[in-house]
Order: sequence, then C-alpha cells, then structure tokens
Amino acid sequence: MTLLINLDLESDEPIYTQLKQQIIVGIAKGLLKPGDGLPSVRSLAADIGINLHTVNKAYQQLKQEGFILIHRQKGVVVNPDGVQKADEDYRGKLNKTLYPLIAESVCRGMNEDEFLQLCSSLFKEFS
Amino acid sequence: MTLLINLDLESDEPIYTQLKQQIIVGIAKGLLKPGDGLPSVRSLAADIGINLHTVNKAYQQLKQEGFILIHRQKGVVVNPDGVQKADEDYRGKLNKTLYPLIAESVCRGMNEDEFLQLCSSLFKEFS
DNA sequence: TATCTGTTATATTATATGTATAACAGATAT
DNA sequence: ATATCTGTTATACATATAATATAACAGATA
Repeated sequence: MTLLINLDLESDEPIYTQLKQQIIVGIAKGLLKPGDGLPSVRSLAADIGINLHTVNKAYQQLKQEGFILIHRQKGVVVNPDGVQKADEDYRGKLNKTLYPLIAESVCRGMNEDEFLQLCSSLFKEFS
Repeated sequence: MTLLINLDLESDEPIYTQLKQQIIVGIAKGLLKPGDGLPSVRSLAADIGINLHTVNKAYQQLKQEGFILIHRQKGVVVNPDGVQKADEDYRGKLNKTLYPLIAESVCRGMNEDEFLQLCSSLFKEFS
C-alpha cells in the first residue's frame, strides 16, 4: 500500500511540513501501522519530485516527535511501540495553538456548538 | 483602557503574528469594542519596543481581514460594524488548520470527547 | 565489488522577518 | 502659519528559514 503524497508548492506551508502532516494523517487513519516501512529519503524525494534534504528534514522531525524510527539497517519505520501518548507538554502546545483559532472564531460569531461540531466531523475521518 | 501586549521575542511565532493574535483576543474578550481606538503605529511600536513597520504589518493584515479600519483622520479603530461573520471561505481555512491538529491528537490517543472538552474550556475564556 | 542505506558538509538561491532611516501628504493643535 | 501627529511608501540592511544542488562517508546488502 503506497501512501499518496499531495504537495502544494504554492502554499505558504513549507513542503517538509506538508509532508510531515500527511504522514501523520496516514498514521491517524491507520493506513500506516506500527512497524510499517516508509520509503527511503532518496526514493521518496524522487517519487514526489523534491530534494532529498527536504524529505530528510520531515523524517528527522517525525523521528524527534516520536512518530517514526530510523535504523541504519531496517530503514524508516512507523514507531512499532505506537506514538507517545498525549502528555502535559503536548496538551500545553495544543492549547496554545487552539487559543488564537478560537479567539478568531468567537470574533466571527461562531458559537461553541458550531465549533465543536466542526471538530467532531473532522474526528469522524479517523475511525 | 490599555490593551496589554505580551511579546515573546524568542518564539518561532513572528512578532507581527503575536501582535495580531493578541488584538484579536482583545476583541473576542470584549476588551476592545467596535469603534474603540487603537494606538498609532508609532506609539504602539515605541510602547512595546519594536519597529514601526512590524506594527504596521500587523495592522495591515488586521485591516485586510476585517478586524479594524484605518482612517487617515480618525486613526485606527476596531471595525464599528463588527467583524465579518464566518463564511464558507473562513470555514474552509479553519477546517484546513484543524485537520492536521486533530490527526496528531488521534495519533497520540486523544479521543473526541477529550479534544472537544479542551476546546470547550477555551471557549469559556470568551464569555 | 557494486549498490543502497542514513548522515553530514558546503554552497547557492529565494523568501520571510525585523530593524533603521527617510520622506510625503493629510489632518490637527497651538 | 508653524509644528506636530497621522498613515503610507520607499530604500536599505541583517538575519533566519526553505529548498535545492552536489558531494562525500560509513554501514549494510546483494
């Protein structure tokens, strides 16, 4: 099963960030399971037409954040032990990210139910 | 009533973005009401110890997004007509922002209720 | 031996961020 | 009227980030 990567080169979102997010989405959807192998930096870079270092940057950050492991021998694999569960540190960062998003939504007249329902519908994509 | 601005110069979040967000928070909390005046670019820059152009960039974007109006005469004021209500365009952007956030939360074992409750508690700060 | 890994190093280009001055034009207050 | 304050624009500079382009090294494998 090949994970399909869709990049928007015109986006203000950096390519390596888009790549990271799509791999995380793949894990969240169960398309990528613990222990599954990922393409090498060179082959993935060639496949999607970007530079080796851009893929490497995404991989290094995914490794740093506990999503994947990188072995000299086995290559790149989704963390066999699963991703580290949400701790206080992660919750703090999530809070800090959501806070200004919700502030703007309040300004634009969205009420709590409306916002929660939007989140709820997004959660449905991962089940 | 002076809106207190708290900048983290070490943050990876640009200064003008932090400034924007804190003004939006001020509006969401009702500290800044429609028609209220904001400091001039020069005085605010001097107050918080940053460059005139950094404040100007934040103001220009806030104007572009409908939060404030800038008159040659009256100076800078919170949009007297209120901020433009959430439309399909805004909902689409919000969706696109929340999607990867929720994907990561799913990876980290947060269930829907947990996430929604976190959002709910953040909404409570604006009421 | 040749090939494929991840990794590291350098260099270059382009863009984003933030600061520093300076000037212009309109409005306002003394 | 003179001075001051407004937003706005222009130019320049320094720094950091993003992305690419080569190249090389060391370990594993066919």
